[in-house]
Amino acid sequence: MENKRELFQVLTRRFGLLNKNCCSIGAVDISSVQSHILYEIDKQTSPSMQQIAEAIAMDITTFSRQIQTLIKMELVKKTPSSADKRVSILSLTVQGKFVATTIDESMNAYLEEVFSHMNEFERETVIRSIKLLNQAMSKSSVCCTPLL
Amino acid sequence: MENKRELFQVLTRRFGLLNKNCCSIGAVDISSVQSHILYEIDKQTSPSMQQIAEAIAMDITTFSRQIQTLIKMELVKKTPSSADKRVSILSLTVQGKFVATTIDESMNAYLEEVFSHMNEFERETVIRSIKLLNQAMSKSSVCCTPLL
DNA sequence: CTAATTACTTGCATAATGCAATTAATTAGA
DNA sequence: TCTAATTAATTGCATTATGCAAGTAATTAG
Repeated sequence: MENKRELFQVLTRRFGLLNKNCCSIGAVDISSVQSHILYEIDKQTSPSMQQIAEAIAMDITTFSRQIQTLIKMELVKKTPSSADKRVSILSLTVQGKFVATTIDESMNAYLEEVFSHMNEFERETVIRSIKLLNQAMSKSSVCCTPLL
Repeated sequence: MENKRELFQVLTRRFGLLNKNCCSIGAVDISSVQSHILYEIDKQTSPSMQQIAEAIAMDITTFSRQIQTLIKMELVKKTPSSADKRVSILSLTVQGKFVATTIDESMNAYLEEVFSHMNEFERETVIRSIKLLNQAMSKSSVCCTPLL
């Protein structure tokens, strides 16, 4: 059996790069952490701070400050929940939605480019494998606490 | 065709976690960046600072400081090259080698655990796919500059 | 033999991180 | 019902990571 660590080390490194590149949209410059936040807010429906912070496995205090930054950048909006006044509901502003969508598109374009170096069969196999991996990791006890 | 970004977003996130966990060995506590450095020094033969910094796509100034830290921790040694006195050759100390090996083992154990949630066929497929992905990324123009 | 280049280090200035402690709102228990 | 415990989120540090600009020392080019 091969050295899995080797494979993953390289893969992780490349992913990191892919993520780094992918986040400046015109004048707006976003860190990769922030892009994860936008992504997750976009995905969930009326999420609270806790929910997003947990989804991306980020310390709530750091998260709180990141949200403050994103609000200053006018990408995110915070609305107090009427049901529970302690809770803040997060949403994307129009601009935030635009940025999130643009990042999504450019990431997909990047990935298409990467996949263009494979034939159809390989593409299918790789996609299926990533799904398998995600599933396996979600079942794993050793990592990957942020379910989903 | 599926949404690749979605898949990769999740995968990236999990990898990040996997990496975070895996780096405290007894009293020694290592950041995931530092573990990448140890890994790469261990792998290459008599590498210079530049070489390692480039391999992990890290700014040389940040790298320089990370190396200083690792030297204080007595995990890494810096030897001036006799051929070119500007160059520093990096190597692991005995303890550094031990830490690198231990991290490698525990990462592999983690990965084995993850892979234990698949059957033999799936395991093979996933491993092959990761290799394919790595290859494709290395061919890609959009990312992944740190070849290898 | 001087000028340009290269390998690496330091001086900022900024951002990210997380623990401890705080505030405000909600829920539980006597 | 009123106080105590819990919860959501924010702030106060203190630490670490990051990277550009500038510097030093060694090497190479012309």
